[in-house]
Amino acid sequence: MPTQTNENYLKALYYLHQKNSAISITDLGKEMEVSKPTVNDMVKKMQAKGWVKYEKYKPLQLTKQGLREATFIIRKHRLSEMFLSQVMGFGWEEVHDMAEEMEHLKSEMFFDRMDEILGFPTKDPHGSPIPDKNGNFVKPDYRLLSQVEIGKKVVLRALRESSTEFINFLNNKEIKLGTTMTIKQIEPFDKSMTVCYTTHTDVILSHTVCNGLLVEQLT
Amino acid sequence: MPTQTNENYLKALYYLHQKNSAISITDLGKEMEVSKPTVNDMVKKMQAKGWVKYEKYKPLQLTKQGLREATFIIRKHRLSEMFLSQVMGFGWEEVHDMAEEMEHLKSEMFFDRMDEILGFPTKDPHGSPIPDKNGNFVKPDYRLLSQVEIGKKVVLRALRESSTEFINFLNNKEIKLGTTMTIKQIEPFDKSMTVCYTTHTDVILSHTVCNGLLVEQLT
DNA sequence: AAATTTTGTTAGTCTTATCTAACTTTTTAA
DNA sequence: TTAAAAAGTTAGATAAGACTAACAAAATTT
Ligand SMILES: [Mn+2]
Ligand SMILES: [Mn+2]
Ligand SMILES: [Mn+2]
Ligand SMILES: [Mn+2]
Repeated sequence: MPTQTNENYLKALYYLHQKNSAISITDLGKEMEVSKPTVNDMVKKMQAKGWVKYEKYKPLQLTKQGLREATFIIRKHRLSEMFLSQVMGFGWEEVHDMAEEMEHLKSEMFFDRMDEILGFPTKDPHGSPIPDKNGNFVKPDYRLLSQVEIGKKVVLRALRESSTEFINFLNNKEIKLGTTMTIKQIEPFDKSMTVCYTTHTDVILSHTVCNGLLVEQLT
Repeated sequence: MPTQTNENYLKALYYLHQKNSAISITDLGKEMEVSKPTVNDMVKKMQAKGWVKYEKYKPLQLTKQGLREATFIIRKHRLSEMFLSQVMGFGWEEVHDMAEEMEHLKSEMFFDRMDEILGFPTKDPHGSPIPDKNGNFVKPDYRLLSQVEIGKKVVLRALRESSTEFINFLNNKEIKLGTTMTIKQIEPFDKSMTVCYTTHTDVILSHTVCNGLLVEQLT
């Protein structure tokens, strides 16, 4: 049984693992907001528990077991977000922080009941896939809006970040999942994009914002 | 801010405080299932935080502040139980253990939304009062079934214990909140009671069971 | 190929929450 | 009113999770 802290490290490892194949102590320390010696200590303990592979000076790796544990925490997180938004009526900008706490609840029954009530959803309110009871899920490969060329048409499918601040920004701009956008222009200097969608014409989105939007390309 | 452990001590103090006016280190140790030195240490820390009054060799007391904190944890526990049973469809025998975890979630919004969805309930699934957002609630004074005399008629209003085991026993006997019972006989030897209710005649309930049932006396 | 910078490790400390063993104070019973 | 039992306290230890300071190894630059 991972402790609550262990669970947060596992989740962090999982996310780092998605990007960089090789995870450094420094990376994990930044993600967890702890010092390098703290990470160093922790990975030794987590190796002892079979979740991490650690060799002095070598990059960290999640073991199969560790990946499995991480997947179940992510399931609990995303089911919670979905329940909070669909059943309890919270906005997609409010649910992440609450789910961050709820994901550590131990009761399997609780999450399975949520799953059932929601009709076994496969996506959370931010478009991320929800692993099923066996830990399986499909990871659709959307691309970042920031990587799409001028003139293309895309649909927003998921967010890469679900902080309240980021989503409030999207709410203000009336951007939601499913919104179809056309890229009108890309400013070479700062990589900001001018896009059109629904009733909005020529909205400028910074590179930072475009980097947080996962889209499906239509043309 | 109390830690999760602090919260459990506060709750334990609250329950002991309801019975015995004077709470001993030993009592609290038993309730929390920790050793006396552990309690001794902890009460010093909790005094420093203003929740407990502690003087060497004297009985423990919850301060006004400590009582307030305890009340809010109990609010979260009971709202959770109510939500689990009314919205998520769990049985009254299943909810206590899940609520034991949920009561430590920090998000006020989450519990306030539950409260709203439930229509601001004043009783939990076991008949215990739910403190409102300001910590106020009325504690009706029911009596223990074990203290009622022969021939009297009573209605079950609340449970003094909400373990799955105890409630499964009640479920088997088809005893629920609102059940009206008549006391036919009391065995002097072991204080067991013979009671009649609904379609059941001459059901024998042990003193232990009668001690867990809070009733309103009708005659 | 050095020199420098970045990354990782060790050693030592802290806090919270727990324990056991030993001792002291208070309470209860003879 | 003393002896025994119960309750409470102190001292010392441990484990988890964190820190800083100091040092070592690896990677990058000159
Ligand atoms: Mn989230
Ligand atoms: Mn999400
Ligand atoms: Mn309960
Ligand atoms: Mn209850």
